[in-house]
Amino acid sequence: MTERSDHVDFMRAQWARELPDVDTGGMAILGRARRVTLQVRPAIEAVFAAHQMDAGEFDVLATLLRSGAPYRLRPTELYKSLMISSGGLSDRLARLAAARLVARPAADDDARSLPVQLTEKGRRRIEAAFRADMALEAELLRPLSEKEQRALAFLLRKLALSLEA
Amino acid sequence: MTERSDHVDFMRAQWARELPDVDTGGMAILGRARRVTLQVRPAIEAVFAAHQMDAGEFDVLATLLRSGAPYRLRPTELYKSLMISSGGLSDRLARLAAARLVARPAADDDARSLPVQLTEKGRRRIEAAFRADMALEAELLRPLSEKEQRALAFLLRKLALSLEA
DNA sequence: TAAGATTGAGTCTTCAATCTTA
DNA sequence: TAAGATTGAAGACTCAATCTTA
Repeated sequence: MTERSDHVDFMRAQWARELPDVDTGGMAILGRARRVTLQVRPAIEAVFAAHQMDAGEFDVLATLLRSGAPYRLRPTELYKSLMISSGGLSDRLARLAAARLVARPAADDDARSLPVQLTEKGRRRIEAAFRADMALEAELLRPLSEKEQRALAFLLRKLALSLEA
Repeated sequence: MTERSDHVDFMRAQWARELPDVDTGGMAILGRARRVTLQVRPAIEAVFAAHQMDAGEFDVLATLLRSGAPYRLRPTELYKSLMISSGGLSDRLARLAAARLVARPAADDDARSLPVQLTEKGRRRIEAAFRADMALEAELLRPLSEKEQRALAFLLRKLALSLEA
């Protein structure tokens, strides 16, 4: 028995009235995924801000940290993984380097690229931010049971796999 | 039997190696929701572009269309529904008005706000764009069975409801 | 020639200040 | 005084052009 309606239910009801012949099933999944993403964003960004960084900087630093020691990647690896443009990454790196969270040591092999490496300051800061982020996300999901969380993760994973193909 | 790994599996494996004590379960859901949203974005924006609009303009026009005749809302109703700033909306409205897709008739009651109303040109264009968008989204979800789609929509809905509370 | 990365122009956004009407 | 909306400044992104090295 599910009495309440979420915002997507509301939108779909409006569309059903206005354009009854259109199948809005895509919105029930992709629209909700986007909506959920936007909803949790402010709380997550508040965590980042508490650790003196924004979401874009977090993504760069987190990618470096999870790559493991020596926490060093090339710009191309970074922007492809982050799904942003190479130009956008250059700006982020300039900001992070100015804050001494990353360094740009000389490359040993390919002189076209300056590697990006986490500084010790950067490593400490991103680890703290990541722990806080994961704690928050787990908290946000608490209304779902363990079983529901597993099922949701499984289905999203299947969808993600089909899109990556 | 699920052999392949998606990008989130890959990231979680890296985190498990680097920070084994951190529970990354939140990423399995919220990270994937964000990832899926980003993945489908380019294809959806291509549909919008084919209808001479960008995503921000689509959202405004679609909100007006689903509100039903006379397809008129106040700016405050629009930016709250769209989850953007009031300033951001003002710019979008200026662009849409310049393209004659919306009009700004005088308000009958509250003179502080100029209502936003879909023109006939705007109504035709957003209807076509919306139909194409829904067709694309349904297509993107085809790899999931009917049953899986229902289950995924149900769980996302439950999550959305808990976040809206 | 191609690949890696940066720069600069243009676009869209948020934030804060402001103006107008309730 | 408060609410609704717009404006202008600042920030971050994409795209295209450019520069350097492979």
